[in-house]
Amino acid sequence: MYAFSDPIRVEMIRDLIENDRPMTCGELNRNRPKSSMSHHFKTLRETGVLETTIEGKEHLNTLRLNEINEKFPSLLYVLFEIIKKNRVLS
Amino acid sequence: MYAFSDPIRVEMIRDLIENDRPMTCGELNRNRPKSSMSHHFKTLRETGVLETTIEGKEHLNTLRLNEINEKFPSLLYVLFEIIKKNRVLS
DNA sequence: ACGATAGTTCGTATTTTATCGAACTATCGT
DNA sequence: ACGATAGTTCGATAAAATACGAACTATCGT
Repeated sequence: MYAFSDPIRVEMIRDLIENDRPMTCGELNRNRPKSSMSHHFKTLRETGVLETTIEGKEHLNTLRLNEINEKFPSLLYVLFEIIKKNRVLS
Repeated sequence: MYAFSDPIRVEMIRDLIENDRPMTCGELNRNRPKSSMSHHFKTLRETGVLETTIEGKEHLNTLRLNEINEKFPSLLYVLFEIIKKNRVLS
């Protein structure tokens, strides 16, 4: 839950849901220094929201849909519905 | 979302969902000083999660189900399902 | 009117998060 | 081998949230 309490992280998750594909850290960047973004990636990884695989010099980030759905059934579906309506989460 | 990121607040919300009735601040108390609890009540009110009506010398707290469902469709339902399974949220 | 009870508000201390520059690792293309 | 690119880690600082005692408001019962 705490992972979803920061506006930047929610935007990152939104991008991942909307694009529905693994995305690099650069793609998910939010006009902030790399070290700041990296902190959020770390948080999302540690809370089990993201999975990161290294592909050459890029890091591909994927939402861990199955794991999240197991822990929080349909939470992501709910978030997706909310996001579609362009509502602000945090 | 931020309202759900504190473990104490999640417990309070869980109690309200499980009991399904207005509850006083005293009933929702978590072995913490009144001033600490009052802070959490304020947060929950300001984020629109709770509604408080004064009934004599007690304050009755109610979950704003309709408003929450309007903003976050079925989020509470999802939370309820999670809570029923005794999973930890935060 | 008084004491007890239910909560809030205020001010401050503590803890937790976030921010970000600088130095670092690793990979790619040439 | 070298420079550029993609990210991470570290360390320090700033910002935000939590914690809580003390003083306060309001209501209740006697």
